[in-house]
Amino acid sequence: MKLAHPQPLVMVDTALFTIRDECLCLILARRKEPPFEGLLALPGGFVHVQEDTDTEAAARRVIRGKIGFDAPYLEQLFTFSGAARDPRGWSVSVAYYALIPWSLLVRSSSAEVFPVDALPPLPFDHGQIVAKAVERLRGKATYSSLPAFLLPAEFTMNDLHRIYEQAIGTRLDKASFRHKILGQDIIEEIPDRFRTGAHRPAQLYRLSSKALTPLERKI
Amino acid sequence: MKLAHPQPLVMVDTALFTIRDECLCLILARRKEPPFEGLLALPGGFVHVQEDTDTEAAARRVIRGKIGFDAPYLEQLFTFSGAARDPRGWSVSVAYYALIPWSLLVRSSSAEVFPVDALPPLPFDHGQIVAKAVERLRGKATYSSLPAFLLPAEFTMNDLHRIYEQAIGTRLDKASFRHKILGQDIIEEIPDRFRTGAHRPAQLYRLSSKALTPLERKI
DNA sequence: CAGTCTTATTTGTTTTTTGCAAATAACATT
DNA sequence: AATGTTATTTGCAAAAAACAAATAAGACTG
Repeated sequence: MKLAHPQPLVMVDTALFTIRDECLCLILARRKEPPFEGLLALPGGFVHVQEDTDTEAAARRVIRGKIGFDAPYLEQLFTFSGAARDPRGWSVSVAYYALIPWSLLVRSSSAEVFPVDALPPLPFDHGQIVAKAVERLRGKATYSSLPAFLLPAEFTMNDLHRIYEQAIGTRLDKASFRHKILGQDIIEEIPDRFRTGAHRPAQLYRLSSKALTPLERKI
Repeated sequence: MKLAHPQPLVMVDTALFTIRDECLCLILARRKEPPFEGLLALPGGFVHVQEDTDTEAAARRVIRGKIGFDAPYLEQLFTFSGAARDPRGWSVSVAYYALIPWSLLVRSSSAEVFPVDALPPLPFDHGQIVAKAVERLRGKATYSSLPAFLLPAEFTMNDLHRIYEQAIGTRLDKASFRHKILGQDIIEEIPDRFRTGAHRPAQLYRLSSKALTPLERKI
């Protein structure tokens, strides 16, 4: 088929979040080819139309290439485009963000992890992509169970509380938080499982099947 | 530059909302060329890399071509992609949605307007795009001033109340709604301007500069 | 092994928000 | 002036959230 218009380049870029040492972090990749060879950047690559069923599949391929497994949570973020963002030409980058528990990453060797508030300068428009991803994460944290995907499969109420405060960036009342979360069925007790220590044992919870229902709210 | 990979087609599609006769509607365009020539579909087209600075500019161009002016509210919705969605080949469609007061459209001749719950069957994956756009609109209505963009520049509290109920699809208490909205500074009284009729005159309001701040809420 | 420390979880109490119903306001029309 | 119609306010009951503090349950220490 003859095309009426020259087509842009199409790629995907991914913002891979994790929480390490109480701190929201991103996984960056060192670029192996020009442009910006040798610099740290968001993991990404061109869409392979032979291989990828859609751009989300391309993002999954990129993520597997980087960390060796699929991210527990993956969502399309935004599509960035224009002539200026990539020196190779007019391009479209479909950006995704993913949440990955740190516990899954410790064994993964090649990952270079940086706190989101201490990132090196990023090439292309990756700074913008990161800004938008952080904004989305914070936004969704206030009305969904999203931050729970940054935790390992089993966690205590306090883990969850901390990670919400982390993600949102404000203090949340313990009692209210507990009440709200438990009222929404997004997590469930794991029967007879507790985390022990030099203190009262803490009930362990896991995400329930309703985990991705947005939290109820009214206008 | 030599490309390692064949590139997908890149287009934009737009879901143009308006409210006519108390009913949420979409503007559709009759396709002038294959594929699906003659059918009603979302207004859209290929990105023109010479002409468009980015995909949003392409969307604006498409919208201007359809209604003759820029939409008061335009937002990127989602990017749809894959080999199957368009018979011409592996394609990427960056979808946008826009809100347009009906009062601006009455003079615009060519627009064909259909209630969202009585649309004709749509080609490509436009059904999916519409579903996602409606979902986004309803979602944002519950925590932002978005629905106000479906109203003309001056409106009464009751207009706003009705359009929120319309957009969200549920009943909202008058007094609470009024209180909530006024507490958030998203609209402001127009001094000494009232809509009169066979009843007590109604204060006219307009969107304030803070209009797009999301409504406050807690977790 | 009693006392102490630490974190988990629950309980009150106060304050704020919401839901609901009804009263009151202000104008046009008859 | 009486009536109809929509706008706006008020009052109160119910629910939710914020705040502060008590109680629980283990580990650790001397």
